Amino acid sequence: MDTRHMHIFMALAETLHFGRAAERMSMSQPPFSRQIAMIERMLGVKLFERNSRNVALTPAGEHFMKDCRTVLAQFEDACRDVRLVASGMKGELRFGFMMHAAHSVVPQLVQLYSEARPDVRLVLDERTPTEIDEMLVGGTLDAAVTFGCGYTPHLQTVLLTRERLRIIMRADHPLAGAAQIGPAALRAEKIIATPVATAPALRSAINSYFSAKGIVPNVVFEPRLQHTIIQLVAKGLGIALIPESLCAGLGAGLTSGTLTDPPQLDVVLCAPIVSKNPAVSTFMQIGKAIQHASKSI
Amino acid sequence: MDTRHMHIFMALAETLHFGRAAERMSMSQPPFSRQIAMIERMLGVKLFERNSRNVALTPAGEHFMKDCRTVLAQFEDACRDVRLVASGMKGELRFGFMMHAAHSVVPQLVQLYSEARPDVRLVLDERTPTEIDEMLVGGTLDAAVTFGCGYTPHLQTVLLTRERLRIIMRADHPLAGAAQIGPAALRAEKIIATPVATAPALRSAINSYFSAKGIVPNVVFEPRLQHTIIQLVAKGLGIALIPESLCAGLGAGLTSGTLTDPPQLDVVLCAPIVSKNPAVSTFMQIGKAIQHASKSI
DNA sequence: CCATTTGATACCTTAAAAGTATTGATCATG
DNA sequence: CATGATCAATACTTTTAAGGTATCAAATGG
Repeated sequence: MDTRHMHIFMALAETLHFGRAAERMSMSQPPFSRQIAMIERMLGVKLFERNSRNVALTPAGEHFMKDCRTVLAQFEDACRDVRLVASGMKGELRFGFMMHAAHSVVPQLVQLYSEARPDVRLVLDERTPTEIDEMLVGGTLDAAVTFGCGYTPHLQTVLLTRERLRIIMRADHPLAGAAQIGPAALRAEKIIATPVATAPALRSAINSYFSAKGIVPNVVFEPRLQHTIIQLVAKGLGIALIPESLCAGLGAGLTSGTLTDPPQLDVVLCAPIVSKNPAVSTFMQIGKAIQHASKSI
Repeated sequence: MDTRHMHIFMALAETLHFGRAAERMSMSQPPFSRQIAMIERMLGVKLFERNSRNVALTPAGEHFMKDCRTVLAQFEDACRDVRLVASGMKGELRFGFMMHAAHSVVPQLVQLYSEARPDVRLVLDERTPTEIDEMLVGGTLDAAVTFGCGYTPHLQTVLLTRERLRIIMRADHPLAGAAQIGPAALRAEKIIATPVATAPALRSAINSYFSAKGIVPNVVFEPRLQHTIIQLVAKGLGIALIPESLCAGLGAGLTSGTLTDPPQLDVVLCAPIVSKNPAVSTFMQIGKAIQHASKSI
């Protein structure tokens, strides 16, 4: 028994006429008649009551007709869907990003991609930059937004935006309201910074900002998440350099300031150069479209 | 593309080894290899990455594997279900009955049948005896409980029970509390009776009861439903002869009495002698079991 | 009663599936 | 590094199943 037999059965079930059903199946009536007999033999069930002038479905035939419709439709869907998946039009894409990137380019990227590929399920996974690197290499992420960090031999990257760091402090801090703040002004401050292990590029940018003026920052706390850094600053436990995109939504009692010659970090979209996931190429193209849009402003 | 191809694909998807997959399909490896190539060509999709030593599913192949599992399972279910329907183990049975029969044999019949055939959906349809006769003949009911009514050429019947008629009246009626009531005592009473068109057997039994003593009953109302008859009696608009099974649940203010030599009616289960619905035969067998059980008491 | 239509059967032809032999690629072992 | 074993793909041949034609028997309408 096979779907071809179901098609044959359906042709007769819908026409109740051997000759017309055979025509519908592009075959002559005698082999069609034999096929019907064979289907009934294979199932061990009488599907049609018939004589030389009348054909009618049995109750079992009526029931089988409903099931066949469903099975044949699902069969066609399976064949169509595998083609859609192969072409990247359908499937799943595991997308990682730094938490704070959700405040900048990630929503736009997600929106544009979801509109372009409504049948691809985006699996959103907030991760630290270090985790992102590991998961991209390990094949547990298909693409990700992270800080650009130099040489990436088997990853393709698209520069989405560049992001400056700003200094944040409590609103009652002596430096609050200063027009520009340089490293020298921060010499004596307690600094709260993300650890190297969590975000090497970010921490490296902070370190470089100070060391360029021969200053060693007094880092007193190194929590993993930017969110935690902001909370500790709110408690008056120090000040911090954080990505600009996080500064738009600071709570009451907090303020941010402009750094002199602020460090800048590349925010890039990464994916393996060779990906097994057909959905990734369109995702990267949309990243490139965002890149081009930001360049032309 | 056919389910046979899906089976071939699944064999390789599950083993990731051409030789073992070919064995599983009871064929040699070269034609198996050709079949896989043909499936990929038919779909226009690469399902496996492979060389002479390794076989792996592509993402499209992974997706197709899930869909194939579903389609093949549904295909088998369809073939199994048509056999179950053909054998009466599954399907639908349209069952009609007189409203008041829900107070007597119908619940038992429904319970026993549902236990015996849990996958057959009983469609319960309350109908008057005349409607039942028409629908059984017209093929819109598969079986029914009604009054026995003599010669039924193309119906098979099973006697389920015999039911006496009782007289009902308001509790403040002069005849309330009488030990036995004969036709003569009812000569002057306003009688409320079911019409011939609705229940010929019932009305004939009522007419016969009076005419056996040469009395013409004074029928003042002829509503179709027993429920309505009971309500009119409650309003004091007359008295009525109704089936005994309806008397157990009379409302406050109503009472029933025993008739002298009360008329009795057969309550039968009917179905066409030749039914296209395979589920009917078991239903009739359960009717016979109820018949035998009531005879042995 | 006869002609026409229709489903089933008998016989034959064609197409597709499967088998065998072999080749080329890959990997493990010495 | 060479060799042998294993494995997927290809070439050629055989077998099997599907389909076509001719015909028959049954049913129906005129």
